[in-house]
Amino acid sequence: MSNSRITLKDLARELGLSPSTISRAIAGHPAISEATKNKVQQKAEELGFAPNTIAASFRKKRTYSIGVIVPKIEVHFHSLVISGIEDLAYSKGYNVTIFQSKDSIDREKEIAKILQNRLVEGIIVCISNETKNYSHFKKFVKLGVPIIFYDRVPSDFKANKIIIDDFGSALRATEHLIEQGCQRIAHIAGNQNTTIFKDRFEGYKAALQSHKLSFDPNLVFETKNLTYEEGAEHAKAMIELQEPPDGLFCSNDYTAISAIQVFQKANYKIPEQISVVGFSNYPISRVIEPNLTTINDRAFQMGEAATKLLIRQIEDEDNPIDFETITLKTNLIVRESSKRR
Amino acid sequence: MSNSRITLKDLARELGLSPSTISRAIAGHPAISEATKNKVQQKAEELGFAPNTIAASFRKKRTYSIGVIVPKIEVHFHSLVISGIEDLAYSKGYNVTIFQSKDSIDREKEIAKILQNRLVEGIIVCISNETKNYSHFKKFVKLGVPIIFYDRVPSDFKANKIIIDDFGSALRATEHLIEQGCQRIAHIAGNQNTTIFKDRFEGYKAALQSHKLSFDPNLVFETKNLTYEEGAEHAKAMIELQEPPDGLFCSNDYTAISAIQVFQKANYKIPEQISVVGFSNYPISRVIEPNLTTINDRAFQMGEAATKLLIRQIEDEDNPIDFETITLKTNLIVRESSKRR
DNA sequence: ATTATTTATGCAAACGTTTGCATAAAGTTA
DNA sequence: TAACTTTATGCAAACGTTTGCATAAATAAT
Repeated sequence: MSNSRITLKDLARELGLSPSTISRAIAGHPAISEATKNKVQQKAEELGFAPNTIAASFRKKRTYSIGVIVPKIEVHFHSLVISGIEDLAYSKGYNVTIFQSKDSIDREKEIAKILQNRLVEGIIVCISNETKNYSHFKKFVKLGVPIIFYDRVPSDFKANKIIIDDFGSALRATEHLIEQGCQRIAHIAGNQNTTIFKDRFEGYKAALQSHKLSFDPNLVFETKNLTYEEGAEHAKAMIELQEPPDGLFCSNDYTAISAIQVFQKANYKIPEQISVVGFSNYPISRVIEPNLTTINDRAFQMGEAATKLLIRQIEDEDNPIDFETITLKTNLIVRESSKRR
Repeated sequence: MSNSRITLKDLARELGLSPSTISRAIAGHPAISEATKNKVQQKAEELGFAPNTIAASFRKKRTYSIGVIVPKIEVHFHSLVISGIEDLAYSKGYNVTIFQSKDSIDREKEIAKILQNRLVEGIIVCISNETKNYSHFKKFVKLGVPIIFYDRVPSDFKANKIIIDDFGSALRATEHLIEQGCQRIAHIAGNQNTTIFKDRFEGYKAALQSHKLSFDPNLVFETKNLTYEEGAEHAKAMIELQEPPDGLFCSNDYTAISAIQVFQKANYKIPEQISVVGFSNYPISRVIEPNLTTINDRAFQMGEAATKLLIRQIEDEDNPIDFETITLKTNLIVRESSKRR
């Protein structure tokens, strides 16, 4: 690599001090005089000294590093979570390394391995769509590395978890459509192998049931990845039904937005003929016409809460006995896409 | 940290071999017998051995790690670049750590410091909006750490750079509008302190000039961050003009999309009354009605090209004498938002 | 001036893994 | 069987920084 990297020893030689004094001076240790500290600081800057964190981490057996694994960095929800994590972690002296699994368990396993070998002090994970088996995360437990799951969490894994109430949020969203007078409500669902999307489907069904609206399986459209394309495709199928729906609850904003485009192109009035509710409050939900009603799922706060818990776990050296699942409150943001009354 | 982490020495003790043999066996060294390799592999798995990459990196003075600094991970362009980087880097045995500056030079400096101290082997950077001074990157040069800039690149910094032809792309986009019969073309520009957005503005102007259309400063709207909100605000101002434009070229797809929403809400027909062209081919450009004409800026290929160059620089131990600036070709994707003829 | 206390620094070992060189053991050839 | 060659492993040192303990030097108290 570099033959010109300045070490503590170089500084020590230049100043006629020992490396241990240099180390303590740079760390601001009380046992070193202010005069020496200033002298060291100056020479360090003069020579362009960059401390070798690898060597220090090796000696201290600490990296002050948190690993974050998200399914896709591009998704607004996850990028907000990351922001929440970063802001709190940096303020507590930890740095954050971000990885994306791209919803592939193979990638997730690879990332887990990298993080284990790099001695991160804890990890925050939203598991991939494909993840059914958690042995790659169990290794962190074995190594004494704290792990926090958020959003998509494994049910049979003892760890702290931060979630939102997917069931209750979907219930609220669907009830809102019912309150607006919708009688035939369709649902664009996420992959039913993923718990959070299953819960949203259950909440949708529960709302229908509790308001004595009949459940019609022909009004439910499952997607693989909740993409724009899938939303458009299902919206087309919906309006071809003998009796099209007058309301639509979508498991994310992407599918809601593309459904709206399809409906409008087919000359359906939104919300007069079909009311639409999305999920996750993506920035674009405030832009498209009509502005989209959606569930605000508190991504930033989720990141903060996960980080707070993780840092507590890192600095509390005992193995935790109890784990908690924190459920954050969501709220429905009502905009024009669903407002009939 | 963990008192239960298995080391090479533990394996050595268990197998009655030396740590150096264990190390060589795990690394698949030819001097170690297959029998010994298998025995070591088995015991390593049995005991849940995770190698200490920190210790190895320290000894080897190599991290096999590439640092990536982007302005915002959420922006589709950058997340595509990251994908291009990740795919190639992983296949070459490097891992990638991602950081976002959030368009803050202070954050960027902090990240640079972290990366320097962590002995990354190279970095790929898209500089923040605020970056005018490059001393924090010059330190990488001094330390012999290769640096590649992409997209937003400093003009007075000797390094390899990967860019697109912003001028030529904007020229092409504006010409397309002219070919479609537009006579009064507006432009939503990015922050003019950022070279790429300045170049796009220049390309817009050059197209007008070469087709003998007069340049009207009232048809140019500068934004700070090219957000949806800014796009909407400027679109409103545009249609309040005494003589509204009949064409619009936007420096990104977000502002193009929000302008379209505003125009449609005000009952303007797209593209009949106002034709719109965006930039960057965000996924949503294929979704909104009408589908958006846009410049495809080859983000994934940009990531790949940067990584290829970087790895070459890392593995070629001589200090490079010549630097190149690679310019990737963009193409115009014509969709309904601009198609009059 | 002497003794006691405080301040400031240095020595040496540790951290887990890797690698050059040495050498013991095993296999092959004369 | 002896000599030569090849295979397989071990020893020891290195990597840059940190930290417990020791001690020299400076300062304060008697």
